[in-house]
Amino acid sequence: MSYKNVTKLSSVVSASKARISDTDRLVDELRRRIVSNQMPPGSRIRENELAEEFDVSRSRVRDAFGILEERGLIERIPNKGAVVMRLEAGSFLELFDVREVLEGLMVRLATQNTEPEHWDDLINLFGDDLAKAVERNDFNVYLAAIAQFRQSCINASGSDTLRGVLDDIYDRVLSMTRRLMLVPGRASEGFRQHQEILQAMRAGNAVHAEELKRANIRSVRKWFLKYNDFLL
Amino acid sequence: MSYKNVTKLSSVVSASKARISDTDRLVDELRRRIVSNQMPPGSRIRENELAEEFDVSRSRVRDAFGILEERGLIERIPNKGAVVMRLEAGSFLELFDVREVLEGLMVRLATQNTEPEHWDDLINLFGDDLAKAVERNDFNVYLAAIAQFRQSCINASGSDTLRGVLDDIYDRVLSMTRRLMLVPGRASEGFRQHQEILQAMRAGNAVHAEELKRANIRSVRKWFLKYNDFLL
DNA sequence: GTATATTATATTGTTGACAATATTATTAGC
DNA sequence: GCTAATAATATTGTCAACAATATAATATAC
Repeated sequence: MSYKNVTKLSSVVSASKARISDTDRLVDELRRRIVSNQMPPGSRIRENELAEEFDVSRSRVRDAFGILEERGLIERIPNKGAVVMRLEAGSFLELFDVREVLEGLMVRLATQNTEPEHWDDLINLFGDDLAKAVERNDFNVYLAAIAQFRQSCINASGSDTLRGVLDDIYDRVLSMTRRLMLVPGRASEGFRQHQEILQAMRAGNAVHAEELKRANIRSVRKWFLKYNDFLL
Repeated sequence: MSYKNVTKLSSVVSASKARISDTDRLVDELRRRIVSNQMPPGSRIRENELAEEFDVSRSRVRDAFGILEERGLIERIPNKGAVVMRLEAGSFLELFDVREVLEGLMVRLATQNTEPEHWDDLINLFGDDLAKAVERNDFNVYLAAIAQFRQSCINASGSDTLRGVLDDIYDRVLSMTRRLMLVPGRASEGFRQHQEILQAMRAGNAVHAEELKRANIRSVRKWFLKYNDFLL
């Protein structure tokens, strides 16, 4: 659970001192390697190697492992070691159900808690330039835009509790999103859906925006089911 | 995130050896003290004291603290120490929104994935005896029944992902439930609502059961708003 | 040559000692 | 007596050595 982030932020603000610990650095970097598939599922990760690479003591690595385990990114088997968590089709499908209700809620709260004009920036971001980027399969640009959308919505929702549970599943969602991006036609459909959602948010129609976001997740789920042989 | 539980379980099963580590014992006991208000929010908790009390090294206590921090039960301020996380009215309200969609999903999936007869035991549990217990304010019995309901639903949903996010917020939900139990009239209303939900589940009407469960949470929210001066 | 037992190596688990930091108590100055 | 500086104590943070366990390599029996 990532209340830690919130906590950290507030304590940093109050102390006016952005000290990042070795453990946090490790967690971030390992997280990055895992979700980018640089460390694919099942990879064995050794404490000593990482301690040497990052020039920290093994204790720091173990602390980082504890956090990654709690977040479900790695699996630790006592006295044997740590491996990157394996994701099966089943857990992907489960994830869609949870995402559907949570991201729907996110969009609804975000719409309710802001003035319509608040979304003009995002509507602009999801404009012609991004459409062209999607056309030429520039996935990184599109991924960044989606991340922006998500971040803005969570912030606007004003719910740290929701942020916490969404952060919890974020890494798994990201790895799935990256894969699905490759499926022909999925990216452009997702782009259009986000445009529609933003229109509903701009119109202040929270309930409709929620339903569109839920439909969006259900649509991703359908694509996943169709292509899961290639995706797993 | 409590995928750890799932992981532990499977590895235990495969190894046929239920070895509980010192760290796990510590986490469970501290969790219990926190949710039972034996360690109220804001309490300072010292590593040395606990290490001595449980006769373990300070490292084990620190590991436990790391897990509790990740779960949002305690807050650690660098070089200062750990305190039990404070809950304000705002975060309680946020929790209701998240609970509404997640527990609704839980009930829907549980209904979809089981035969109607599966719920006969629970319907029986939520019968006249429990009604009388609620009448005479026997809260522990009612709490146990609710926990049973929750557990059965999560199991029936078949989603470890859902289990994970629900476990994540469980401790905070429990502390709220315990407090609301004291509000006159709330317990008996909650009891009736659970009966209705179970009827819908018995009838195999997943969508209706979901809506009833969501209405149930909204109802709890209303009671909380009315009495929050006494509850916080 | 294969399978089993034994040894050697590598890896994780745990601890106590020490360092860094914060909190409390004491003193000095006015 | 009150405040500020200093010392003493308590608490958390970090590390490196050691123990326990698992894996790999070697030797032995048949």
